[in-house]
Amino acid sequence: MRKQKKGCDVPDATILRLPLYLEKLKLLQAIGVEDVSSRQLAESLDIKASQLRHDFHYFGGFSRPGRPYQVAKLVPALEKIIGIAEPVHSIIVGAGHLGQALANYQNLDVQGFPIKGIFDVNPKLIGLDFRGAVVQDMDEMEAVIDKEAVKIAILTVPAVHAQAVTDRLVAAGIVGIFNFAPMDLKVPANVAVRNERMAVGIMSLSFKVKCILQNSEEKEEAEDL
Amino acid sequence: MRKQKKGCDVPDATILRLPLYLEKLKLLQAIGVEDVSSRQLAESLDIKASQLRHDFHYFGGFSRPGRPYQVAKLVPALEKIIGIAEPVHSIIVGAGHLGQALANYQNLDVQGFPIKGIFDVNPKLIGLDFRGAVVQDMDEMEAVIDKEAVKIAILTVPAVHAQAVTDRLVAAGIVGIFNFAPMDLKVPANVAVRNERMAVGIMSLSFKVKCILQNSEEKEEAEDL
DNA sequence: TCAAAGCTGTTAATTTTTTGACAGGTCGTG
DNA sequence: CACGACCTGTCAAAAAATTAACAGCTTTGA
Ligand SMILES: NC(=O)c1ccc[n+]([C@@H]2O[C@H](COP(=O)([O-])OP(=O)(O)OC[C@H]3O[C@@H](n4cnc5c(N)ncnc54)[C@H](O)[C@@H]3O)[C@@H](O)[C@H]2O)c1
Ligand SMILES: NC(=O)c1ccc[n+]([C@@H]2O[C@H](COP(=O)([O-])OP(=O)(O)OC[C@H]3O[C@@H](n4cnc5c(N)ncnc54)[C@H](O)[C@@H]3O)[C@@H](O)[C@H]2O)c1
Repeated sequence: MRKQKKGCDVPDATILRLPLYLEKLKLLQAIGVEDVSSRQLAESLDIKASQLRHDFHYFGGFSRPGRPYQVAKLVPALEKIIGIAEPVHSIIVGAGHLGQALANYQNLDVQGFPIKGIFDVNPKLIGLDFRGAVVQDMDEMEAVIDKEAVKIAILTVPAVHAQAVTDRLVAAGIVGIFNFAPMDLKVPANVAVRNERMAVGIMSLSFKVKCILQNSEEKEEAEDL
Repeated sequence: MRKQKKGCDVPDATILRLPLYLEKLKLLQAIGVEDVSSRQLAESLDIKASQLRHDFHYFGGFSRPGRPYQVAKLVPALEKIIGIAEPVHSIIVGAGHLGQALANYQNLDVQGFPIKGIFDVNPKLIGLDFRGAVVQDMDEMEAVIDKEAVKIAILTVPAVHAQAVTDRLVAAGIVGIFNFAPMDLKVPANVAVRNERMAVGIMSLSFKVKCILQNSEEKEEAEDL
């Protein structure tokens, strides 16, 4: 037996590019483009064509030899690879500011992650309706996960409660956690976690801003000579 | 003259780890820890100590020879490197669901990014107060950027308007854009952009979820023999 | 006072990722 | 039909990132 199922032993860097390919391809599809070459697609994403082909090479033949990719074939192929050929049932845990914003974000649905429930401990929030999904008490969570075969939980509770909620999610059979709380979650090996750390994003931006400002100061000094 | 100011020619991968180091160090500081070795710090972040030292090596001596790092020295050093030694004045453009969530997110302030203004075109939103910052009309934006020396804009407008708003921000002297709209912004070379793409995050999670599910199916089959 | 145990900064080795190169296939056109 | 312009899949080369190794310092305890 292989250690990893086919198509799962892929570098992270490649996995992070797949959604970008898919997004761009859907855009092309929407405006009626039928064929696209690796060079065209790569250039529109500001990467090298050889990298795109290399990425696709992990998953095998997308095109007839000598011919460009067919958008209509590539889109479902990528969706299958990413795991969104079928909708991936999801829930939001924590109906605070961020949880509500996400509940209103219809792109999640469109992109294959329908929200099957929103949960919170705050009684004042229970019953609120966000685009069809009603906030429910945490007591209902396990039942909904089970009944709706929920695979992914979007975690938007305060950091102090994140681990406790995670333990419940894992026990209930959740397979993936999209974690917005600024802390590391402990989970067993058969559960995937993706941390979305805003602090990392804005601080890496800040680093670049600092460098830009330093450089422009330097340039001004040079001009003052 | 050097092509890049000291401490700016650093790999992206390293830059993305700096905020994690800082966060962990602040935590240690809060509980009174004075010294920390590269191994302790690295292990708590699930990376190799040699990588941490290698990262720090881009910026030069943080410790007296033979002695562990001093938390009280390292925290301000990292803040300076990241560019948040002084507060980095910021604004939010787009006071919709996500913009409001961010306006309420006090961590931004705490971490060195005070919100000096929130802007929107929707008259119904103007005047709303979020933790002291009031939503203003877009007409006021340039004046506030100028008056408050705003460096970073957090962009939470619909994708179709993102480029137009960006052009205004750039013209007004913004140096960094934290972009939540799912599209690529065109900016001159002396403006930094950081895209926060939720789709990339949740889809890369989905990929891993798919692999976990496939593996567990496979295992079940093996057990059924 | 000396050895052992820790520690960092630095460089070298290793691994991973990106990029380049090209064999072979397709297509449209003259 | 032959040619040039494209195309992909594949593998090799180059570049970049991670990891290991170690010199040289500090402290502790016998
Ligand atoms: N607001 C943002 O823009 C933002 C951005 C990045 C990260 N975050 C992180 O996301 C999380 C939520 O942020 P927020 O601004 O929405 O906070 P919030 O306080 O507005 O919302 C948190 C919600 O979680 C609920 N909650 C608390 N304990 C719970 C539990 N045990 N089970 C279920 N629900 C529980 C609360 O009732 C509340 O409604 C925090 O960890 C925060 O650090 C927020
Ligand atoms: N809601 C989410 O959870 C979420 C998550 C990730 C990314 N995003 C992205 O963030 C952006 C905002 O999402 P949202 O859910 O807050 O949408 P929203 O519609 O709730 O808010 C958008 C706001 O932008 C304002 N606006 C429109 N045009 C403007 C302009 N030219 N100048 C200034 N303001 C303008 C609107 O009045 C509105 O208040 C979108 O691009 C969305 O794709 C949202």
